[in-house]
Amino acid sequence: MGHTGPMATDLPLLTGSGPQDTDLCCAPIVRQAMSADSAVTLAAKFKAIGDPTRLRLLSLVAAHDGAEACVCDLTEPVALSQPTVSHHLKVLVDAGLLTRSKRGTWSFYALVPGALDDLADLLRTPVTA
Amino acid sequence: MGHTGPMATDLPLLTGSGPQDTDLCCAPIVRQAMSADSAVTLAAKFKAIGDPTRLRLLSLVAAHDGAEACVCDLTEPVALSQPTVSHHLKVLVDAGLLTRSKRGTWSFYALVPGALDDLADLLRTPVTA
DNA sequence: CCCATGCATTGACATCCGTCGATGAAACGC
DNA sequence: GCGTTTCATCGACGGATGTCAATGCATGGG
Repeated sequence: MGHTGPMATDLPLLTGSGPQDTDLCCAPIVRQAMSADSAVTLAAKFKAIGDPTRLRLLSLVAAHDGAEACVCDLTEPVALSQPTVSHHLKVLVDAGLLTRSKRGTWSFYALVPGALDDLADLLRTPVTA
Repeated sequence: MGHTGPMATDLPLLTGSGPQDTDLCCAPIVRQAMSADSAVTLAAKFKAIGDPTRLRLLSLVAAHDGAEACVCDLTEPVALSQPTVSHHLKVLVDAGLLTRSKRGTWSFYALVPGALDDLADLLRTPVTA
């Protein structure tokens, strides 16, 4: 390994795709180098909330009455067209952050319980670090 | 307000840019509808970690010896070119998640203390919700 | 029955983003 | 001084992304 770095530590850096069971429940990012697979999975969720509109939609849905809202309640606050809002909501649903329940003519979106908290746990630095 | 939605709740949804002091310290997303400004600021940080490579770099830096790493330590694990790694590291620095300290020929990157925890706090659902 | 409402989907377009090779600058060893 | 190493920056390219107007599909009311 022609690597003349300052400190050749030779840690097991998991460059490949190790079997490592890093699901979405208990693998703090800063604790150990994460595998490429779990990085893709996790990044997809962060990318979903990495857009101002989607972050706002998430907040609007959570703060709405009954912790749910239909598309018609959201287009005006974010000042975007209905197709655009529907698109963003679909991204959030696909990311596992929102649920969609159709009642009558309306589609109601609500937070997936614990989804954001799971992400928060992964970001948090372990106290023993 | 020609809005015949199912439940006209008329919450103060903050569509404009209210003065609201939603800094990066104490404003849970799901507690109250966030302003457009804070959404942009916050989304920028989440977008920074919304990429598999950057998420991995963050983890690699944190898990490295001394909680810091130079570019030469990171190119091999992520299997990307040096310019690409430098680019991603710059994005993370600009997002306020990494620090760069140049010592000799090497640039050492380290986690900004508490930066990830601050993001985690914003994602967490208040217990009283 | 027909029309109005709410919403998802499609297609299109401009922009952004991740990636690389090439280049240049700073620092170190000889 | 000169070559080597480390790294940032630049320019370019293909693919992804956010946005909209137009369309289609349900659902519900008259």
